[in-house]
Amino acid sequence: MADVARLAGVAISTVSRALANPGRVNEKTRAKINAAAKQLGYTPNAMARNLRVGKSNIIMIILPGSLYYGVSQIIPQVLQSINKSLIQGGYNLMIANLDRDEISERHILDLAFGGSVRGAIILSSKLPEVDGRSLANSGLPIVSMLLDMSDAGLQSVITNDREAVRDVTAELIRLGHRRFFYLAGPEGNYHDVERYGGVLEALEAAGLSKQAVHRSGGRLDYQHGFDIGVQAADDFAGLAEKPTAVIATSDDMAISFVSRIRRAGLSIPDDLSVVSFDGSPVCEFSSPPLSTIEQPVEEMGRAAVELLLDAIGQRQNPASVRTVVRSKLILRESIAPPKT
Amino acid sequence: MADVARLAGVAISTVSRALANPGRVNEKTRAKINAAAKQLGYTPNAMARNLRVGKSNIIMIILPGSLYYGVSQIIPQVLQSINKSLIQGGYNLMIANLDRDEISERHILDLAFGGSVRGAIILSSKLPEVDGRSLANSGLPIVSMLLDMSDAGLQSVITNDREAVRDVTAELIRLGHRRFFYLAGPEGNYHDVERYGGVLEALEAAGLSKQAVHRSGGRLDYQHGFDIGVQAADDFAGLAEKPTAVIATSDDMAISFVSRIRRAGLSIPDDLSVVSFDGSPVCEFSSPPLSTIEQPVEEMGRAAVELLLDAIGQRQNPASVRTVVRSKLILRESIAPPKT
DNA sequence: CGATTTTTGGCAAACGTTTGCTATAAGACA
DNA sequence: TGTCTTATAGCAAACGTTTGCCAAAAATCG
Repeated sequence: MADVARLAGVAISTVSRALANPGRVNEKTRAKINAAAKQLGYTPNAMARNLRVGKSNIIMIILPGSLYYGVSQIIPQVLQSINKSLIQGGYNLMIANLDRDEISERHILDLAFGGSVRGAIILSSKLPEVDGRSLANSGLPIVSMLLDMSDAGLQSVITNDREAVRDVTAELIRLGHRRFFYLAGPEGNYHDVERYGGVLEALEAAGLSKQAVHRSGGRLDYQHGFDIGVQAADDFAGLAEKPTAVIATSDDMAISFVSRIRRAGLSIPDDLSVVSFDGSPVCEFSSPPLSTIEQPVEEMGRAAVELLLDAIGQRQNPASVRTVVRSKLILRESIAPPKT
Repeated sequence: MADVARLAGVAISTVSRALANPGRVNEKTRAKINAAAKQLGYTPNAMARNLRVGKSNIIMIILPGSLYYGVSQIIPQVLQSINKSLIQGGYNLMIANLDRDEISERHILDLAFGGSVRGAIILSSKLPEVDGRSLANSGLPIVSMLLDMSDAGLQSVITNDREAVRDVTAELIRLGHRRFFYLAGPEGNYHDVERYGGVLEALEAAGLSKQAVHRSGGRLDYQHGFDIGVQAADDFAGLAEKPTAVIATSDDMAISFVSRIRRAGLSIPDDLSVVSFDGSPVCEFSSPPLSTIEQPVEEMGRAAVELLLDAIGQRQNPASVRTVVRSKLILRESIAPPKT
């Protein structure tokens, strides 16, 4: 920086002000300084800067290991959307894995408490906590995405899972379906609770009993999405009274389920209607093309970043701590009225 | 840190040595210091540390925007594998997007030259370069993954694309196939060149003419994998002499191609054998289950990190600058001898 | 117990910025 | 020409560590 100052014939403090602050320096000298910097190939040292101003420009995204595969269809989109928004705001994106081990938790906490990051977007229901340090009281702005953690006081950007599933179930009922097969995610998982709840609400609204839905799966996490579908197909085969409609809680499990069911000789949608969740592009090319509830991932990513940057900017937005982005039902050939 | 020192009853320099260096301090006092740190909830400031020692502990991964979707099946695995290896080595992973605009290039260069990152793993054939600054001469250790950039002097971790495609083509020839349909990636793309080359080599080895393969696609990048398959299906429909075997260069395009082809009334593998590339799990559940060449993503990620850390550690490894990880052909029902 | 080795204390400089302060210089204006 | 405004210079402290140095203390050993 001193070299740049010398070359531009200005003081070092002026260089600093020219490069960092917007208004403090005359446009002409700023141009001179930029030219000198370019000529010398000078790039300000980000770490020194961050140290001095006491804040980092890195945002970390906390992904539970199990998310990688299970929702593998949407993770790349999430990352791309978030990163794009962040860069526009001058921030960088760091990846933090949250597995079930203490090491990864400690690692995340080190990042948070070590001043490395400025904020976090979390896609896990579990906040890292070990040795008395907890992400919750790290002082970092945090926003949760996909999962509703407003109970824990976190801003949350979510979809209307429950409502969407309720609506699609209602639609199936309208088509004449009376017996359902629900492909569950991990027991207790937020999404699973919401989605199953949506099914039950629709049943109740139609005056149907809870017995109308058979719940399958729930022993594996989303990481094993395909396995869930395979096991569920076995489960289905063993049922005396066959359901006529299937509600799956991820595309992965729907795809493997359908594959196995068709191999067993059943036809979709003639024998069985299927609707799934996530909206991955591959659904369009399944056979038959799968109806699915599309998660508006990009929009959620943008919203999450916006909330986070607001929180960082201290522009307190005491408004709703829960941002709901509407998901979108995509109807394809996998749904039809039941054979009578 | 001063507080910790006071509480532990030691000097501040001792605390520093205890927390950072491995051997320099007695095990007993180290324990005392750790206890004090925990009690106070103290975490060393990473930025100050990095500034002082003049090196960051952040590795950036450079993903071209187009990779996100096209190879969406494998990106999450790449990230997970790399991140896992990095964390074990005490490093963090930062995401850098490389799009076709100058902004993203500048951003990456700022990271590289601003001392923010310690090394880079790049999955793009294009090295960011603007205003005379180039990633190539940033002094950063870089390793390329998926793409062979050893010509540009970069360590490269790649698969044996060409060989794998050659082998599978030879297998198709052995089964009796004589006319092929090749689903291309972007024209000039490294992978496409390699894979197409593999096809041609196999043809030549069998004494077949280049005319035996019809090349389709190549106008879109991998980002539009599904679209490629759709267009190729139209292309296929217009052919007078139908090929009997299809070689696709990504799972996405294979899946959409198969979907459209079957809709047109053709049966796989009776009318048409199909083999694709990537090895995404969904292939097993396509109808019919797709043969595919599996990219050993995790292994490549590990290898890339290992090379990078070696380079950082200055342990010059002047050995082969190209690391080839063998891909794996997974045979499923989508392949059969042609109907005669 | 003396000699030797190991460990720690204390000090201070350094990493590359930002930023508040005062003082000076340069323009603008009347 | 004098006054007011704006822009810059120059200085120095600060951010929170690490690390080399030397001396002091403690532990180990014969």
